[in-house]
Amino acid sequence: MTTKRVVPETARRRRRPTKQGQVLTHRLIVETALRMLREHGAAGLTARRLGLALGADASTVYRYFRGMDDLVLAIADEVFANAMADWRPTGHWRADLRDLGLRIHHAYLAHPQAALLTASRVTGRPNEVASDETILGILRGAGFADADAVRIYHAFIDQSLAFAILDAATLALPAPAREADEEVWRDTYARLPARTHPNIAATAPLLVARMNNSAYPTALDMLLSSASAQLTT
Amino acid sequence: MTTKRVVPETARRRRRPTKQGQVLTHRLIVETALRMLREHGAAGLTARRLGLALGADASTVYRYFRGMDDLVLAIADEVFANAMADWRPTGHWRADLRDLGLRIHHAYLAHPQAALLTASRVTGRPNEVASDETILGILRGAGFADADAVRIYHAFIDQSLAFAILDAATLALPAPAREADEEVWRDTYARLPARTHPNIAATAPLLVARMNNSAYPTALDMLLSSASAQLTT
DNA sequence: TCTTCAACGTCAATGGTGTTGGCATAAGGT
DNA sequence: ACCTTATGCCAACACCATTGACGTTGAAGA
Repeated sequence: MTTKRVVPETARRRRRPTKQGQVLTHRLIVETALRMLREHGAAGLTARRLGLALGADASTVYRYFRGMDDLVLAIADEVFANAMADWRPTGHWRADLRDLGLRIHHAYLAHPQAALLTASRVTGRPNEVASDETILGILRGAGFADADAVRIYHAFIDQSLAFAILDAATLALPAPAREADEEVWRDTYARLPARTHPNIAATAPLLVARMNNSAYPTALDMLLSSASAQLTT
Repeated sequence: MTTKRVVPETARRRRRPTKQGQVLTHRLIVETALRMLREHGAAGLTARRLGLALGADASTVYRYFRGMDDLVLAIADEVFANAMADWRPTGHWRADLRDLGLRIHHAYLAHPQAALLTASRVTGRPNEVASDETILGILRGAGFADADAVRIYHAFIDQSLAFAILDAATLALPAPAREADEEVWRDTYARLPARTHPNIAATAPLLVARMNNSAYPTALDMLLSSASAQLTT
């Protein structure tokens, strides 16, 4: 297992222009790749074509990313970071979680191909993805402790799905009305395990499978109680 | 556009054994492919490896299927057909739809990789798939007219998702309580457009997008009223 | 039983893919 | 001015899906 040398993303770099005069950066590559993804679809994004679009060689991409999988993850992170750029947590955890969920939801709604790519290409499984770094970084930057950040992250993925399904029309679900609900929510967060987080693009059946497999014993209750609050007011 | 010659699936075929003595059939190939998919994941299913597993050459697969995409669709159909093998409609459309939805749900729950493959590989988009033939065939066999079959199919895809989300714990959602609900359902079926059906493995955000884009004006209402019936009884 | 002929398994080749190691050169630091 | 490192480029490799030619084989017609 040789650790491969990759161009670091330092501030002071020895920038050398490509043959066509481009100066490559991580950002530029990711943005170009994202554009290709949007314009030509998932199958249109290949190392060779990306190099061509950058005015460089295909192998040059490998100076910046360890492989196409790394690049795809970077794309997902880019999408994510853009969605979070202007996020300012209010300190009210419930409102903050809801805001986060909606942002994720919108980000992947704008770039479904990125989500699909991540799911199928990188892991080969539909319910895993690997960009914890970016997300946890954001949460830490917002002042959350590490352990809390992980649990919060898991929680708001679920919230995002719940909102997406139950609150499609207005994307504005009112907060749970009763104090008892808040109790349930807190309890739920406390139980969430610290394992590889699910992809937000997971299929609905898989979400159900996870719920059924006892990892999230109260997730469904949470979902249904939210619906209840929505419907009875 | 040359029409490619492919081995037909006739009863009387000139069966010739492969080098290792295997006699190839469509079924055998699909079943082998499905097993490879389960055991080695989506990336492990290639034409070469499939040929090897069959004791034949990679190109032999192309005698039976027009390409890997065709094969993947055949796999999806196989999964689907298995799920539907013992389906006997009762004639009560509401109960039948619910049954169908659950069967689809379970089929793709058992083989998420097949769904993912179909979505990413064949169409490059997450919300399309192309195995209408099999599904419509089943519905026709159950006595539905063509136009009805298409609408019913679209409808029960949505139903399957709705059940999957709202009815995860018991997989047994009671029928809507009031007559008014039934009216809404009937109306919904009547409005469903006859276009390429959505993949059941569509991501939740994409489902929402479809709902928001006015193609399904009453789908959300349908969903929520079901939840309401569930919660108030 | 013999001939014929299409079915169909196999071989070889093509162009595309991700990926890597070596080489040359430009950019900094000293 | 030198020297080291970063980093773009070239050539090559293994694997992929796909195709066309080739030859064998089994079944049908006589």
